[in-house]
Amino acid sequence: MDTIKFRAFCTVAELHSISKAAEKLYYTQPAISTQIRGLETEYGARLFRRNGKRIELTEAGQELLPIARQILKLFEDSANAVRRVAAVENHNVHLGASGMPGVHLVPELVARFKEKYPQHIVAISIANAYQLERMMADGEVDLGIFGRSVPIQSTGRFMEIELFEDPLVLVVGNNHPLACQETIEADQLMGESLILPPQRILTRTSVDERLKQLNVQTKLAFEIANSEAIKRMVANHLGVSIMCESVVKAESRVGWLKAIPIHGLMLSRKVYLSYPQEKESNPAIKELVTFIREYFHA
DNA sequence: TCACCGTAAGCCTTCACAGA
DNA sequence: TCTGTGAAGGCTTACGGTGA
Repeated sequence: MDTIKFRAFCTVAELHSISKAAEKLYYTQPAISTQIRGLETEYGARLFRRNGKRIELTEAGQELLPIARQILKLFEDSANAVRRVAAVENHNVHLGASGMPGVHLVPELVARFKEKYPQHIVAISIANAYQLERMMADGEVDLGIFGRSVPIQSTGRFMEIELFEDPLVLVVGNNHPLACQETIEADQLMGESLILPPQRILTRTSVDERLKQLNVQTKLAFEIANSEAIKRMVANHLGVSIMCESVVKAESRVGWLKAIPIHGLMLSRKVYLSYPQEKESNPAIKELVTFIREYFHA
C-alpha cells in the first residue's frame, strides 16, 4: 500500500523543507518533490506555498494535514492489527491423529513439543483414519499422524513421511503362563483365547491373514474396537491379544501387562506423518514437522 | 556564495502480455 | 508454467534558477 505521498506531505509540513523531509525519509529531494506534486495534481490544488527557501502550507494544505495524519495513523493501526492476527496464526497448529497414534503417541509427543516451543498453541483432533483424511483434505487440520499410508498422498499436494514401524506383539496378563517368556513362537498361540479388534480394523485383518498363513488355530474370545478395553480384559485374564507394541508400552513398563514378540509372525504397522506442502510456510507447523521427525528419528 | 527547489535525463524495477 | 519484451513508474544524479 502506497502511503509515501502522505508521509512526504506530513514530513515536509513538519520540517518546512523538502530537502530535510527527503533526508528524514531516506529519499532524495526530487523524489519528495515529485510525491508532493503528485498529491497536488490528485487534489487539484496547491498544498504548499514556496517562499524562497522556506515552504509553507497553503490553506488547502492546512486542511489536508490533520486528515493525512489520520490516514497514516489508520494505516498504521490496520497494519498492526493484521500483524497481531498473523502472529497468532503463525503460532497455531492443528494436529490430527488416527486412533492408535492419537491415543498412544500424540500426548507424549505434544508434551515434549510444548516443552521446547511453549509459544505454540497445539490443537489436537483424534478421529478415525477416514475422517482424518477428509479433515486434512478440507484444511481443518494442518497435519496428521496415521497408522497407515493415506490415499490423499497420491494427489501430490501432500507430503508423507514414514515415522517408525510399530511391531505387533502378544499381550498377556502378568499371571499368564506365557508371561515368563521373552519371545514365543507363533504356534504357541494355538488354542489361546484371543481378544481382537473387529474385522474392519487393519490390525485385525493383518493378524487373521498371517495366522491363517502360518496355520495357527486360535479361538476368538471377544471382539472389541477399543484398545483400552482390550488391555483391561487381558489384564483381567479374559484372554490374550495381539496389538502394536506402542499401545502397551505404558502398561508393560509398570508390569500390568507383558508384551512378548512373536517369532515368525513378522507383522507390524507403519506410522506416517502427512501434511499439505503449502503448510510448511507456517513457522509453527514447520517446527512441529521437524520436531516430529527428530522425535521418531525419521 | 550558499542553500534549497524544480526540471531533465537516464537507470532500474515492476507489471502486463504474448509466445513457446 | 516459464521466458522474453515493452511500457510505465519511481528513483537518482546533474544542473539551472532563485532568494537570503
